[in-house]
Amino acid sequence: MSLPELDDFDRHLLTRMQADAHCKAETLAAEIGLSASAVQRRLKRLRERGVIQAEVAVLDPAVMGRGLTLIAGLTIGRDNYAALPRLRAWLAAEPAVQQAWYVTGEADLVALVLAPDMPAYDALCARLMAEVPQLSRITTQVVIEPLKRSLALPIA
Amino acid sequence: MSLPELDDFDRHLLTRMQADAHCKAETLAAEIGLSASAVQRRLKRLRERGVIQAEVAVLDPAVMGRGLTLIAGLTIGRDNYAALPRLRAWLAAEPAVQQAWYVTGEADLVALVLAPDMPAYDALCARLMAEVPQLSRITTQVVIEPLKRSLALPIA
DNA sequence: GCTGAAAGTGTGTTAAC
DNA sequence: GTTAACACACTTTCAGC
Repeated sequence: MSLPELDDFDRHLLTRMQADAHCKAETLAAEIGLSASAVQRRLKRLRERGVIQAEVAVLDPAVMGRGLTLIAGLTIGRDNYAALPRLRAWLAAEPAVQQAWYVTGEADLVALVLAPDMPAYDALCARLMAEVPQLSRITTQVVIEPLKRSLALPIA
Repeated sequence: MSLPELDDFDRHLLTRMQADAHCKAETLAAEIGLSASAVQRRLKRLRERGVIQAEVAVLDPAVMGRGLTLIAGLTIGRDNYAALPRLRAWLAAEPAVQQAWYVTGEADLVALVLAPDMPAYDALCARLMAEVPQLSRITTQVVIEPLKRSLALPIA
């Protein structure tokens, strides 16, 4: 994949689109000093090039009954490292796992889990431990309060 | 805030909108078996009620020069707990911090950081330690590979 | 209440410049 | 990149369920 060059207009557009992808091209155009047509053409190009990977709706977790957030560190025993693909697949398939990272550090994998409440999280862990027995440890950090929730990237 | 009741149509819409908020109402209508008008009306209501909090563009981190992801556990000494608001404000204001959670567990706060490379992350940590001296420890997990990246919630 | 269809409005798209 | 003509999507209205 070639790295597309972005000018200041693109950067302004991307900054704005990361905050609100629903707004009209005319609004964006007025803000960055461009015509609406130019804005749409640029947006189309950014989408086609894959700079804009998707536009998604962000929902209120409380309304959806997922008021509890947990950060789980997953550790596989040294002897069971072959089970890693299996664990990754499990995380990928589980809807309650919103995000997951394969890391180096204290744990092997870190997962961001959204649950209705603690019993539900307990049940999830039990299921995980049962279905991936090679998993040796789950260390959980309970989120008291989410401070920042976004997928936005800093724009240089 | 009253919890809005959602029917099956709403749930289908939300599921679809979490994956792609750019698609046309007519497309959604055909998929869930409703007229385009009804879909638009429902979407408007879901936005007004705050069920849909935002629609945002998701960018490619590689293209934006943020290929490195890190998970930082931040610990404040027992004596310096009054510095917590200051630390929270710092994280909120720092663009490289994409997500942050106030947690109970090994650390006091967990931050998801996006950096161009390790030197940049080092510089960020140095700046943080300098500007919030009450911070006693930063434990970093380096992300080898992101497995899942989304803000989508499971729809019951 | 909510839906579906048609009319009306505004936006996204395309072509010429 | 801008402007203008065009096509299409969204909005509103209204009748009906």
